[in-house]
Amino acid sequence: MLNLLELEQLVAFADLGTLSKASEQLHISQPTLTRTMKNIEAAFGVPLFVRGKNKLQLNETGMQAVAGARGLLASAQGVVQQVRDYHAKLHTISVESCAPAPLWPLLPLLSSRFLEQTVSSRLCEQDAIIEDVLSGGCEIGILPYPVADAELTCIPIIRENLSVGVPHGHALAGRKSVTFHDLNGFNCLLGSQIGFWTELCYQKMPASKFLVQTDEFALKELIQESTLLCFTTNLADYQPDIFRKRVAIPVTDAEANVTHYFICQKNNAHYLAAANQLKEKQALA
Amino acid sequence: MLNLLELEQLVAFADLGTLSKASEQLHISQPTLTRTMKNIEAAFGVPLFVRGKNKLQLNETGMQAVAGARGLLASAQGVVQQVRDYHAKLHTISVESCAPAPLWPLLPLLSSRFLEQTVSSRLCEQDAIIEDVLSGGCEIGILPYPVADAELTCIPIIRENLSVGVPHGHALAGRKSVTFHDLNGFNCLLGSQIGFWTELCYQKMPASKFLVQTDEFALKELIQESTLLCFTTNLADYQPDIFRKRVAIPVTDAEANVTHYFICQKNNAHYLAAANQLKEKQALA
DNA sequence: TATTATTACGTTAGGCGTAAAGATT
DNA sequence: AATCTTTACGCCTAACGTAATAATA
Repeated sequence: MLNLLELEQLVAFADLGTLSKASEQLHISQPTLTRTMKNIEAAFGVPLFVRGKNKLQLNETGMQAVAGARGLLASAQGVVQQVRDYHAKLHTISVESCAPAPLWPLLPLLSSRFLEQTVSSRLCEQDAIIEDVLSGGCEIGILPYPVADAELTCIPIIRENLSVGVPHGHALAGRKSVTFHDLNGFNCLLGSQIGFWTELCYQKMPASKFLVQTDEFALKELIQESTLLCFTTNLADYQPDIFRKRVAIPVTDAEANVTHYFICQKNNAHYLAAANQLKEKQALA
Repeated sequence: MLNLLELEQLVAFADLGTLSKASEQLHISQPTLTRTMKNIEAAFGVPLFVRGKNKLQLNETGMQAVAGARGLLASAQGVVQQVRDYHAKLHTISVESCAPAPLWPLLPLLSSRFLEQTVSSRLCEQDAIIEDVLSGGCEIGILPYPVADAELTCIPIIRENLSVGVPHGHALAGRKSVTFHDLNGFNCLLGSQIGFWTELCYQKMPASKFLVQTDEFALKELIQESTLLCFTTNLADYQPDIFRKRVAIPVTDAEANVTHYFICQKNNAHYLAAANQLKEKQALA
């Protein structure tokens, strides 16, 4: 019977041209390779080499065998990867969210409730989230609006209210509340990982420029050093160092005050416990 | 690394449900299987089983692994078969002929000229022959007419003249020659392996019935015992036992006297030597 | 002379089976 | 009691490397 380890040696020989080169690449002795090649020939049952006195070469059939061996080795590797991925998928709860804030309280709850599972999360477009939850691409989705679908369970879990961070000397600094209309035209700092808020800002403040900062540390620096507007939410931990020089003013537009909804497939209802726990803590109906 | 022999054991376990049943099917001991399963788990790097005290079961990941293993084993077998087929193809000269007679002198010539090759032959439809020679499905074709194709070499090799075998008492027994028109209406015996002659008979003698005999021995019996017409050609070895009670009368129609042509791909021209040898022996221009 | 494949040979690691233990039905 | 998995243990094969051979460029 064919042996993948031996086929690997055959491929190495085919790649390097001589047994000796293959032997040093594979860290085995030349006689071992001589034997292996005979074994492989025996396994295939047909001659694969033309043997000179001190030259070993693949014949035409041998090249076919090498091609087959390459495919087989690739398949084997693929199967291993596939099984590992399957195992990983079985043991991870994948969460896709429209925004980062709901994840902050949710992920710890999931981790503590499903100790044997790994929790992974990423930000996604809203349509993609629904699609992935339905297709099984992820287990849990977080959306800023409810979804009605026969396949899905959907419950509200948390409210998020947007505020704008205004430097003390700023024209808007004295306001008790603002609207996007008020903010439109002022330039803003944005984090790159803020989900659907990005698009909302571009939409609601078409006259503003946005400086999108990928690095979190650099963003904090800019917030402290610049006078550009920045945003925060009720769900963010209070950060005295950042807001020493700023005041947070609520944004009153409906779009800036959302209820996040938890969705999962109905047959994954066991995840709901964590969602309900969060919902009750937030006292949401 | 994965090991096909071990994977086979995994599949056997999956099929039979217990290690002990698998062990007796595979003619190995149970402890060996226990070890093998651990090896496989180690190779995949993820747990594949749920282990009860005296129960071993595949978990969900394990079933994936089994599916992968089945595929891999099938692929491996496929690769071996493919390589063997390739080797066989390299070492066989495949001849497709429109009729059996030209093969009788040709095949021995090919065999003696290409000692390391096996010669295989079969009867085919004329269109299929050209197609197969062009596509490489066979190396050599024999046709009752010449073919002009840029890819093909084509030379005449042998003439075949049809005669009809008539019982001595038969109405046609005294004739020096006959035409299909004369024969039409008389019922005939035919061998099943006579290539294009079959169709020609049906076409030229629409009023006749044909008794097609597969078994060669039975055909000879019928020729001796019945008074049905039968056919022979100049290329057949003289068979005194068969024609003791019959007389062979030439069929003069053009279609009954053909020149067979040898075709092969131009880059397979080495086969031509055998064809030329035959052609010269037959003194064909 | 340097490189390469192959053969011969001795050693050893590891693979297999037997036997036994532990557990379940 | 019968069946099954797992562990322990000892034998023995067969796989590997070293060394030697032969042949080539």
